[in-house]
Amino acid sequence: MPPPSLAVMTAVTRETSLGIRQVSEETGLSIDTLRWYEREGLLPLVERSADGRRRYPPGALRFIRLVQALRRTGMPVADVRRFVTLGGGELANHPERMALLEQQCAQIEQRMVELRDDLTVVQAKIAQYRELIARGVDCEDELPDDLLAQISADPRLRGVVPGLPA
Amino acid sequence: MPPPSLAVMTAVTRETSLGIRQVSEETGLSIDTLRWYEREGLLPLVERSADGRRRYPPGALRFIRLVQALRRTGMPVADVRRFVTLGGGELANHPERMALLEQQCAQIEQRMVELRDDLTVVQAKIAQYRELIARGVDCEDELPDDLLAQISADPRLRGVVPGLPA
DNA sequence: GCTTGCGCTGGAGTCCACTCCAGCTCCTAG
DNA sequence: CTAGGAGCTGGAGTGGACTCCAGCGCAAGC
Repeated sequence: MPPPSLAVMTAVTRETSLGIRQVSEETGLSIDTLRWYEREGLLPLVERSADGRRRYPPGALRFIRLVQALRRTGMPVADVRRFVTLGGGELANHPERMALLEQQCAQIEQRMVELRDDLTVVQAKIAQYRELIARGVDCEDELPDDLLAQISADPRLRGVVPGLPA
Repeated sequence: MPPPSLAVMTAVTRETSLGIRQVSEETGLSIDTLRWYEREGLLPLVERSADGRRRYPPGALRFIRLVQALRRTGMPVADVRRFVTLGGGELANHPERMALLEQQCAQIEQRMVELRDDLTVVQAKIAQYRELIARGVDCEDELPDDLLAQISADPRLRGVVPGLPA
């Protein structure tokens, strides 16, 4: 049996498949980036319409979103490619693909912890500014209390740091 | 009164201040990066020992950690510089510095949401592989159910997709 | 039939954030 | 006194991920 004509395929997918512009708007990836991803082997399943333009069926769109999730969460392009080229739906590859994703999950969770910690650091600094402003104090307190104590305890250093109690 | 001699300063800070190597190990930033940050105006308060080597007092170290938090959470180097050059402990600048940090906090929170969403996407895909493996199924299910239904409903497309019920 | 707009291709260019290097100085150990 | 090691400087180089561009084709509207 010959494959169904392109015309038939088109008839079926026209309504659901998207042009590159629409995908770009839908995903936030630039048109250039979509084309570049494809060249780089990150999007293997892009169809073409009769006149050679890209058509993205919904499956492709969802795949793009997965790729996007991987990229946004810091997976390097090379690793995404690895994941993608492992594709083709062969059962034998499923474990490795899964392993890659699980690894990425671990990365993400680690990243989330780091992010939380960094957020705490920034918030602490904000609190400090709030305090300084409230007290109308100019100086940064980059000097820790213990060093300040040390300095004021040392008569040779009297006057090094302004604003210390004599 | 003349400023206290460098020797005296050194005597006080020797024990608490760190060399560049130690700071590198402490923070995970490479030695080159530390120097580069300094050149780029991200670390304005680096002291030098008598022979011209960098000495990082604890205040500097904590400042570096703040810079690191900002960088890791995605603040561009240029913005960190802006934040830093606003420094010097002048009261007038505190509001703007605070504003920058608050903006960054917002970014971080947004990023955390995005990260959670992306994690969900990846986890969903993992679940799907688990399912496919469990069922011993080869194919990706890149085709959504509705499209599958549409295809199997269309007699012209019988046979396009393998494994569909006739 | 011509212009306008969208898309295509291959290749070059850009941006950011480091990273590496040559050639120097200083200090310490043997 | 010399050999090795750590740091210093200014500048060049790198890697990753896009981003831009010239030159072309097709299709629709005037």
